[in-house]
Amino acid sequence: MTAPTKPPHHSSSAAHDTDPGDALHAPVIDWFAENARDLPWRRPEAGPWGVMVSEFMLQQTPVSRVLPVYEQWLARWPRPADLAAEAPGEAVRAWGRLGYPRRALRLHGAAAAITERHGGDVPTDHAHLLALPGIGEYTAAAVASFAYGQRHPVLDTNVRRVFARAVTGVQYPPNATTAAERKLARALLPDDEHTASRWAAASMELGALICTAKNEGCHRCPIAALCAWRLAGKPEHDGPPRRGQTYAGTDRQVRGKLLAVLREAHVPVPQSALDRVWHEPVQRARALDGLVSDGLVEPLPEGLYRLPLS
DNA sequence: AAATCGTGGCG
DNA sequence: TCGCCAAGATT
Repeated sequence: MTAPTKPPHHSSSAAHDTDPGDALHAPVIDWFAENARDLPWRRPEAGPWGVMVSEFMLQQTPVSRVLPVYEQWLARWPRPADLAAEAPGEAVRAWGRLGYPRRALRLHGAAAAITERHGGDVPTDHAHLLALPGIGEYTAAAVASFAYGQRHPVLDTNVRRVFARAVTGVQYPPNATTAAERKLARALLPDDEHTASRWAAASMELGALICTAKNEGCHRCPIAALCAWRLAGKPEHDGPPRRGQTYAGTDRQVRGKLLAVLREAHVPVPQSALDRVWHEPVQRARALDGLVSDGLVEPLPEGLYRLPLS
């Protein structure tokens, strides 16, 4: 913590009695002021609901693919109550090919909960946000910070990578978020609420645009001069291999093909139409069962299927 | 707590 | 071609 007698003009004399984030905040926030992307959910007219919708869509999905769907979604359902009034299957259909369609179902469920429990307004309270379906620690903090200007550590994959490099001095953060990372994020959070929310957005943007996984942006980085990883000579990641994702041949791929058929269909689809998407009957049946138990598909009598009406 | 859950772009 | 990657949540 800051020594009470620290002379204000001798900050370089004793780094240990200075807030560890002080040297990072200003350059990153200033960089953000100049380089932030003009994204629709950052515009004032987006409102808390726009921010929330964007956060759901951006979970594991690139900005470029979210943009068109976001625009359609907000035009069709400008308020939570508008979405809540629709069948959940319509949310799944409008989700299109963003991936992880359970997010569409959860966003619909969150809209319903907001309509019922919060008078149709996206809650401002972090705990209330966290209680909504599809909202975890990251999204609750992001909505509270971006939509309402509150002070929360916003620890997404971009911020974790920035911290891993700039502060910890390693190439990549751990596979799963650790207590040490949360502690660091709290320690680096500016005291002032407004500064904290700017810091959250700015550190995320830095990870998204400059300090990327592939890492080709150090020459444009506002904190390159004090980046622990760069100063250490940018050592390659060692230790266990980073968790990869498999997809080809998995149930996920089959689920995707099944749901694609149902999204396109506006009348119930017979089993035979679904059978055509995958040759192997056991895996095909398992995938369809999974979709049904997830609530993404509604089975009807006589072997018909459709997106859920309720 | 490790596994699961989509999709497409890029080198 | 194929592995890596992209604003996580849930169980």
